[in-house]
Amino acid sequence: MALEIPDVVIDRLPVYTRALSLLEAEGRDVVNSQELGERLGVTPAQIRKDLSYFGRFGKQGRGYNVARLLQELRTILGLTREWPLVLVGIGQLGRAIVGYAGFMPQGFRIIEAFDADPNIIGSKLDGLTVKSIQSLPEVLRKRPAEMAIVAVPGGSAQGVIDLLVANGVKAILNYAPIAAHVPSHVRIKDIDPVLALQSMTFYIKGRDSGAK
Amino acid sequence: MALEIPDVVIDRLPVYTRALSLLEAEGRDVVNSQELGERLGVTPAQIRKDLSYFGRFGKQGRGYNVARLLQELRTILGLTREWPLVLVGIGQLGRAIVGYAGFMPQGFRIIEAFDADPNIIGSKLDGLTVKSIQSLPEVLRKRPAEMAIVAVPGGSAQGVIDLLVANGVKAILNYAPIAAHVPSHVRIKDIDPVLALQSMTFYIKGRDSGAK
DNA sequence: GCTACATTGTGCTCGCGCGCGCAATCACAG
DNA sequence: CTGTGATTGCGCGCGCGAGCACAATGTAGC
Repeated sequence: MALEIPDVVIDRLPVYTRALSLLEAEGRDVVNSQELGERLGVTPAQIRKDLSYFGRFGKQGRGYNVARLLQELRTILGLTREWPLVLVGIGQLGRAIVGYAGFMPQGFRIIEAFDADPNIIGSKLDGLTVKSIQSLPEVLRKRPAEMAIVAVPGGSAQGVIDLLVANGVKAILNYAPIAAHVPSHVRIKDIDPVLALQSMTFYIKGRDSGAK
Repeated sequence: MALEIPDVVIDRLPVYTRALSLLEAEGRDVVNSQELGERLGVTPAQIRKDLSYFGRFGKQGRGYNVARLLQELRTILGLTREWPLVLVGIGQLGRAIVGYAGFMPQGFRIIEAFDADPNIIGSKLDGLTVKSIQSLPEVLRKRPAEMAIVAVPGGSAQGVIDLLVANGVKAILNYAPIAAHVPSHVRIKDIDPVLALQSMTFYIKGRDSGAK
């Protein structure tokens, strides 16, 4: 039972959660792996296999109870509590992140915002006062957070990440365009729209660049 | 030669490109797979294998010429030209995307912005005039774009994506929190910070909920 | 309560991507 | 021009994740 669960499986669980929330909002009581798979573009077998890592949540002949499965997945992922976040980097991107309405409903609340620019420190946005990055250790000591969002320029990102890790942060959502190094007990996920665009061009570019 | 190249390989090439740009900016002439791998957190063998899909770019005993390899990768990915983009959805997120300074240096230029809200249509930002989503087919006919960014609410995202596909868009960067359906000739990449956060909580949550 | 049916849970196979290990190859020294 | 050392390019094996196929099991109808 204490089976090793592949990371890819964990990555899919939030996707299932999102789809189930939608189904619940539509008033659906049950759903089978077939329909869920069609909605998400994965095979039914994949969904059943993934869920079987954690238990038996379905009923043969009927499918899965939407509310029940949703609750189970939230428990597995640790989404039954609220997660405080700190945000570092209050440039244009950082401000958009603070204002993003999608975090709160899912239990992610930004409780502190930091920046290095004296012109930005002290300013208020959305009820938060931007604090100096210098004060981060002290602030985190008083009000710990295990998760952080990094939205600073590439050049200062590794330093910021080291600082966060040194102060107890265990999971980082990194918007900076670097491949950051973190200790193995720290989770990091990168979001870089440029990389996403640059890989798609490969598939849609015509055969103009002849050299082959 | 017309070997089947795995998608994961293509996804890594932009990462290599980014690292090589940095090395070039540092004034480095050559780099070996060992050092490149350490910087990026991948094995040297992986890098050499990935590159070998496309040719022989290194010199035994020395490594890779930074400028040469960078140029080769850009050619492979189709990054030697400029890519016009259209953006749909000019909410807070959309405005942040328009203002993001990271696209232009990489050759991605947002040439049109669309929204459905009459209060937003007609407003200007960063030299762009927001146009009605209704006018999208006509605008794209005059000024085609193969790539698009979708930053609309989840409820209207699939409709917007269908519209884009119907008007010639071949690659979509999707910020909406849905699993969109597209024809097989269309590439789509999703960016959803909430999903990223929700998968990381699994690893850092304490053993309060029994599952293991 | 019994039968027919639908759908799950899972053992198993297959394919693929990752990385090892080495021969091939290049730079450079003398 | 030959020898030495370093690094690439790549054949090969291994491990793992994806999906098939079927037995197990619950539902619904009568």
